[in-house]
Amino acid sequence: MVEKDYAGTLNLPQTAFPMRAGLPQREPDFLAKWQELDIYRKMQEKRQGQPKYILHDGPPYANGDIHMGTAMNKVLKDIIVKHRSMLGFDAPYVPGWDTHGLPIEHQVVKAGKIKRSEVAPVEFRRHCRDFALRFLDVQREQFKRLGVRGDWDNPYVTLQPEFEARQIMVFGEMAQKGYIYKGLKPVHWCPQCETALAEAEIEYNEHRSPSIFVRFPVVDGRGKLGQAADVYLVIWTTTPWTIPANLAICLHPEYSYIRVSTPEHGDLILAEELLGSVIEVLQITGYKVSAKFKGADLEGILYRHPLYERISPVVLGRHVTLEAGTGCVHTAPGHGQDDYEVGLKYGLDILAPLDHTGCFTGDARPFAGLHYLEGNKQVTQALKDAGALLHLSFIKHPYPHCWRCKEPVLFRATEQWFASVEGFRQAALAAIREVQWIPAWGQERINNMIVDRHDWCISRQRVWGVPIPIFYCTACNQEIINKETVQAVAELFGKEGSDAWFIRDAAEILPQGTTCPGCNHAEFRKETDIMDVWFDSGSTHAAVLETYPELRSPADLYLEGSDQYRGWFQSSLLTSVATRGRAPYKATLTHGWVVDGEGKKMSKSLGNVIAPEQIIKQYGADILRLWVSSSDFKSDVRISHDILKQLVEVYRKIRNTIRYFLGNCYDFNPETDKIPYSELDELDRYALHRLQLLVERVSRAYAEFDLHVVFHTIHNFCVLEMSNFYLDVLKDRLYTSPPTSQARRSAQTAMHEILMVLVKLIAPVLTFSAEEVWEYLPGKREESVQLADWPKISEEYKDNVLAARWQKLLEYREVVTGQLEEARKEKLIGASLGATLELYPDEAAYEALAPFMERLPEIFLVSACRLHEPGNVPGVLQAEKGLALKVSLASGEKCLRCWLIHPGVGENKEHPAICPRCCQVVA
RNA sequence: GGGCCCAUAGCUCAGUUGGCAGAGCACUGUGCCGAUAACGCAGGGGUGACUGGUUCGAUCCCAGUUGGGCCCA
Repeated sequence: MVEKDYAGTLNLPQTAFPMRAGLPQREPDFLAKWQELDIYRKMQEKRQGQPKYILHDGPPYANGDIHMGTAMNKVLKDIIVKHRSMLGFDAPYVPGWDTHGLPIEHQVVKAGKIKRSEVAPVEFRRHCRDFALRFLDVQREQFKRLGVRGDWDNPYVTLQPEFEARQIMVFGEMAQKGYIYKGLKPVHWCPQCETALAEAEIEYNEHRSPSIFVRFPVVDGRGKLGQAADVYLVIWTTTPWTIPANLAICLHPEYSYIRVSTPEHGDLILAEELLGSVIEVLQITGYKVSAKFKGADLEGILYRHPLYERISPVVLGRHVTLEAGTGCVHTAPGHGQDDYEVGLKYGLDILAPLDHTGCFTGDARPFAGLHYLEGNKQVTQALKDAGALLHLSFIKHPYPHCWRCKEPVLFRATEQWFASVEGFRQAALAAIREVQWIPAWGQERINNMIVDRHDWCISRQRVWGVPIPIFYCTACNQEIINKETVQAVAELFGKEGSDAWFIRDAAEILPQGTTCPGCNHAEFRKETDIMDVWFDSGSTHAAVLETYPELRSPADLYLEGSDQYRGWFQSSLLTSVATRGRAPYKATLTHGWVVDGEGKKMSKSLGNVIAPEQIIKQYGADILRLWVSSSDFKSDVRISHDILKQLVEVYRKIRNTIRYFLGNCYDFNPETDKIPYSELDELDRYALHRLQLLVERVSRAYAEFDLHVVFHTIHNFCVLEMSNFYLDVLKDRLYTSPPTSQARRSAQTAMHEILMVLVKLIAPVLTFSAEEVWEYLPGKREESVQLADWPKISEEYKDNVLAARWQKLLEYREVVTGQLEEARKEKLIGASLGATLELYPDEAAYEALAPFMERLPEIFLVSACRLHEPGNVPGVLQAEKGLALKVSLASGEKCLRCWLIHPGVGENKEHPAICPRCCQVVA
């Protein structure tokens, strides 16, 4: 007789859902689907009227392709927004871009053709604008490709007229409150080009400079020096022209200073460690160290300027080094960054007696009108004449030069606009305490920063940005900014954009009849500085959150990299506190930085850069998204090809688990075939119980932004609960039972439920794959998984008593699988179905196993199993966890249909190759 | 130099009134061949960065060192 092919009588899994994902090829199809569906708008409509959850997008800078950091940031936002919207929140996501600023100016210049000095500001700005908008488009496509859902057609852009208008109003409000003032601050200045230079516009080249040692006579030792006559502080500098601007001498508080008596120069004060080198340079022969001090002890001593009748103090600063010089640092707050900082601290004047061409002003009396390089010589000569010059030589050293004209630059204090952080520091600190900082240490970090930070210099001597909306009276030079002028500028920008500032005269901009409150004059000129770009992005809470009808301020969440404590978190906080009296966010969440497999930062020179595009092309965006969810992003996140390969494996496991569910639900219609919970097989009820625990844990993890917990929990569920146990045990029932039997329908009911839940739990992360699964599901459902509701925890499905029984059983299952493996090693059996078990339990094991007596073979995947009464362990057997067992070859023939070995195989004449159970099914 | 943070198996992570270190993946072995470029079972693998201190006892508390990250200087 011909052996029948019983495979055809089984209910084997069937599905068109591909095992291999082919993400790089398939993902674009889903992007097209979402586009077609207009998924963002659909979601907005669906959640209309629900409680809002506002995640406010921090604008990336539109000057290049996205990198892993921006990709991670956007994916995190997307995961959170998608989760919140599935949960039922109205969670709009309006992406934005930061489009002004120096880096774009630079790239426009570097790109060629345009020379800033040769084109009108408006034309240069047009190029900058085109450049920014071009990269905005590039980035928008890249973000979309990552699967990020948002209002891509209506993003906010800092160069939009409406945005600029709002920003002007924020600035105006701050000015109204008296927080905006004009001050002096040193900047790199090119006297040839007559312009300020940014750090990035400086090149360091070799330069020959004079090197002078100068002594400053102490006039008041404040009792700290003992006898103070004929005592001098010795400084060293390579810029003699800054000597007229000397307003202090700075010592390091911790260093040791000495008083050296010399025959030639009187008593000199300098750092102990530099004594040797100074003695050598000055060629001092006989000297004696007569006293020693700590730098901090000398604070407040007064000295006289050798060229002027000016008394100045000794101050302290930690920037003082012992690398060269004397340890006593000549300090001219108008001509150096450190000097400026120290000057602020001690309330020194910011003196910079040089005009924009590099010539001395009247403040430098005898040198007025001299170019500063000529000044070098004259000042040195004057010092010599005054007996203050101890030594002159020349050195070659790196010195900043202008990138354009290649000439040396100088550091010069110029007038700039500042926001007085001091004016609202306490309010800012109070606002910080009202915000939830995640992780919690963020609060301390930003708090420290705000405590320490000095006033915010808002001026930039640039053109690509929002102009500072201030006018000056051409007669008396008084600055004009008030409600009316701000209103006028804002309205103008709202209509024409900030280009109008560069096109129109002050008279055209100002309201008719504006006169100077100081002198009644009616002609004005415009401020030429623009605002720091941080003011742009710092204004989004006003320009975006408060203007888009679907948004509101404060936002629920700002989510950015940890560099933004200094950046956007802070600039937003400052403008918001200054104008609204509170933070613009209820919570901030920070992520760390993307580093390589060794924890090193990515850099071109190290060659360890991985680009998002590369990952998408090779693995797909879902793998990148899975990577984002896999590690704890609150500290730095590593990425490498090995890590990606590992994630591909995890992805496969999840995908295949789901595929198995799909394959076994091919003939299941949830509307008609579902079995009521009370009639479900208890194994299926146990699975549903475990599913509830999964939903609980995963939901909590999403809510608390612990995405790596989501990742591990779902993965473990797929591996441990499903693949290793539930699905393995279920196979027999699914395959061999009659297709519509209660037993099989029960399993399918549970599987379908698990499938539905699982696809939703992964949807925020594996946004493409979840959508793909969604299309293969049986039964009615929303058009997109994104429009589905988040799984609810079903109390009905939770059965702790039942679960406890099964859990106990599972402990003994481990003992059994262990012994089966032993038997396999001894070549006694191959597949576990080839085995039969004799179980010898102790009391506890018996109690655990007995309730499952009938179905132990099913649970252990063996052909037969006999549970003996407790306490009868044959001597040769060893118990583990109170369970001893004997594995032997099952007796009987293997049923060709269900593959169990059964003594009854052969009894049926019509079906001699299958077991009685299968006979019944086939009959 | 300062502020903040990180350091548990090759990888990603668990592990709180401090009490003999866990999971998954990867790896190795093996079974199956009706989830099949899948699935099961088993095994090896950690001086918990390092050095001290507190404690009867520390991965967990304290100090320092080293390496790494962000932001300042």
